[in-house]
Amino acid sequence: MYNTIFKEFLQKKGLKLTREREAILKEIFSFHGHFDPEELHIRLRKKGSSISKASIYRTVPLLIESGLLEEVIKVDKHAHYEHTYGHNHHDHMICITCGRVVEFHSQELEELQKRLCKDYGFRGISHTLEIRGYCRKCR
Amino acid sequence: MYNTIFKEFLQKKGLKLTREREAILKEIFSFHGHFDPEELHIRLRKKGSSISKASIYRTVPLLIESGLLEEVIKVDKHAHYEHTYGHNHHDHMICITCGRVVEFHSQELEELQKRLCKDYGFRGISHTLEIRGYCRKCR
DNA sequence: TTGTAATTGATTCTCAGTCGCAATTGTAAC
DNA sequence: GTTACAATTGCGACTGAGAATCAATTACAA
Repeated sequence: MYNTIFKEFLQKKGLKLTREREAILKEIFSFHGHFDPEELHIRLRKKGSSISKASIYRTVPLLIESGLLEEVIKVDKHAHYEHTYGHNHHDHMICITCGRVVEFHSQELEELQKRLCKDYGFRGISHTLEIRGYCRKCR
Repeated sequence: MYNTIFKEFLQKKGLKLTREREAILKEIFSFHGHFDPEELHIRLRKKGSSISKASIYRTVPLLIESGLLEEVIKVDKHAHYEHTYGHNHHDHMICITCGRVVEFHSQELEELQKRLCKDYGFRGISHTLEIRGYCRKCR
C-alpha cells in the first residue's frame, strides 16, 4: 500500500514519518485527479488541519522521489501533481482556446518511449507529453 | 523568410513592426538552441541595444502566436524557447542528476501523435515531450 | 503632415515557491 | 520509559520570473 511505500522510503533515507506527512499523503490519496500545492493546502485547512504551506511544498518532492506522485502539467505559473499509485500513466491534450484538458493513454506511445530511451542510452523514469491545439468544440 | 512571416502576422493583427521587435527577432534567429528571456536581454545589452526586459517578455508571446517560436522546456522556474523556422521539431530527455538535456527526433513519434489527435477529435498545433531520467553517465 | 492607437522603458506589483530560525517532535539507543 | 539528537515544524521574510501601470514616444494609415 502507498503508506508502506512512503514509510519505507523515509526510513531508507533516515527521515521521519510525521503526523503532517501522513496527513498530506492521506489527503492526496483521498481523491483522483490533478491538484496544485495551494489547493491541497486549502483542502487540508477545511478539514481542520493546520499544516503550513511550507510543509506541503517540502513534502511534494519527497513523494515524487518515492514514486508516489508525478508532476503532470504546468498551467500558467504553477505545477500540477497527481498520485500515481494504482493509476495508469496518461498524457494530456490542452485546448488553447477554452483550456480544456483531454487525458489519454497510449500503450504504443509508452513502448515507443522505452525504445527511444534505449536508443539514446537514457534510463527513463517519467515523462510528460503535452499536445497543445484545439479541442473538438473549438477547432 | 521569418521577417516576412512576422511582418504579415503583425499587419494582420493591426500591430506595429517596431525597431525593438525587429532587433529581438533578429537576435533570436542569429543563433540556434534554447534561450530564456533573461539571457536574450543580456545578449542584446552586450550588443549595445537598450531594449527593456518588458519588451522582450511582451514580444515572446507574439512570436509564439506567429509560429516562429516554441516553448521547449521549463527548467526550474523559467521557460526556455527556441525558434522553429527551418528546424525540425525535436523533443527532450532531461537528466535528473546532472541536468543534461538530450535532444531527439522521432518521425514515428510525430506520426503517432497525429493519429492520437485524430482519435480524440483534437487539432494539434504543437507538443512537448519531456522524458526525465538518468543519462548515460549518471545511470 | 497629422491623428491616434500601439509601443516603449522604468518602475512597481504579484505570487508561487524557498529559506532561516527557534521551538517541537520522531525515533533509535539505552 | 527516558534520553539525546537530528529531522521537522510553522511562521514570516525573501526571491525571482513575469505581468501590470503609466506617461512619453513612435509607426503608420489617411
